[in-house]
Amino acid sequence: MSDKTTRDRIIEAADQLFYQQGYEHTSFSDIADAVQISRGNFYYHFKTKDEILDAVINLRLANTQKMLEHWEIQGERPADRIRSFIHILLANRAKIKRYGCPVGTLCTELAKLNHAAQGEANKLFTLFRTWLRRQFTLLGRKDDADELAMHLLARSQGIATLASAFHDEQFIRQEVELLCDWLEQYTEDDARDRPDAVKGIQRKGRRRPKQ
Amino acid sequence: MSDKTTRDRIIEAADQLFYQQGYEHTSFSDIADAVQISRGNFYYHFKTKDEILDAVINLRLANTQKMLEHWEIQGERPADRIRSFIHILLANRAKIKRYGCPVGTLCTELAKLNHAAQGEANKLFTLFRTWLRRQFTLLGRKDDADELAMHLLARSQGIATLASAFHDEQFIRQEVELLCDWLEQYTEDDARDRPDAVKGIQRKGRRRPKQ
DNA sequence: TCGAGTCTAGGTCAATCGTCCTAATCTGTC
DNA sequence: GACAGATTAGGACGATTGACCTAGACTCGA
Repeated sequence: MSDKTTRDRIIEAADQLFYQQGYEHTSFSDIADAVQISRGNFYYHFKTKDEILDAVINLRLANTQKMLEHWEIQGERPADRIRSFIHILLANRAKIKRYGCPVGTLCTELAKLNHAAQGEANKLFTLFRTWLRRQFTLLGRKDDADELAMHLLARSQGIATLASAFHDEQFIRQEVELLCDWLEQYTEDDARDRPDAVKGIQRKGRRRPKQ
Repeated sequence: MSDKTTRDRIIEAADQLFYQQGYEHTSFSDIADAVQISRGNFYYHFKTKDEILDAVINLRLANTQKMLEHWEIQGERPADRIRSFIHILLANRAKIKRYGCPVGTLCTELAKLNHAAQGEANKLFTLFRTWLRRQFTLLGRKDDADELAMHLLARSQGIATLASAFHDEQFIRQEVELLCDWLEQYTEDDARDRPDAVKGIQRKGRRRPKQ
């Protein structure tokens, strides 16, 4: 931990603080205090606040990329990979309850500030969108892969927003289950090459409900 | 317009600015400039910034309450009322694209600031939640009325967040259609006393998909 | 040992923030 | 017209912000 460069420690502290308090509400002093360096030292590493924001976004982009690639290696079946995405909500439920989704809340804030880094922050969404689209394409949903990706993204965002507003972790669990049910209907085509798949009759009727 | 009291004009200007720029990013000067009064005059009407926020939230609560009551009078069938709710997304799509959902973004911001008015702002969500729950109960979904209400709220929030991030109005239309489809499956019980209802066979299968 | 480059500490700067005060002006009543 | 209360204008306050500067300390190869 302490062998990291000061610059990296600043970025990580800023990352946490931006998530927990918001970008605008986090001052130079806040970050400096967290890293336990002087405000002056700060300026040596970052000339402006925007520069820190860029660095934080780039860090998040890199980490997200890494996570998605990891899922692509680990889970060979697209449905499992999408399930991994859905399960972030569960894994991070405690933080989501307190601070919402790191991606959504940042993009929302920067949109209100009309900040120059809006585009960069939105790349985080695009990263997920593109990745999910690819998974749905692999599931044989070439034509509506992007719609499905956006739908899933939106559902996740809404869950995070409400879980945070109502401080309700149970709601996350409840909605994650619904999302997994929703996903099931698109995995049946995929199940052909998976003999151990449970193909219950009860699911037959609600396959592709118009979507 | 000009016969309104200065206080009301302040509240309305603050309401708009808080929505467009966010609460913290809106200063006394911003509001004073918008209303075209001096900053000093401002203090005569509101002692602190928190007081303005409270007033704005109360205004929104009152307006929302009025809207919901109006829907309850106008549309006698619960399904139509819920459809009215869903259609806010369409009616306000231009503003949502630019600024997101007024309720969601405010609650998210106040949560990050750990602001005292968090609870008050969340009442806006509770207002919708309770109202939707009542409508679903009237639809005969007594047992899961709250789950359905929360699910619909979450979907709406997610749509607003992504439409704003991607500056995509078409996405709103697309998802609203999905929401209406989703709603259909719960309106069939209700359709018994409505002979003109279209009860297609194709919808039979996907009725109550586990939810 | 030296010195160039890297890093850090602490202070200064103008601008802006929310807050507050006072004097002037408006409005309606007697 | 005189007076009281409501309303307004404009400035001033202490604090904090992001930005910036400079002097000193560290590091490491020559």
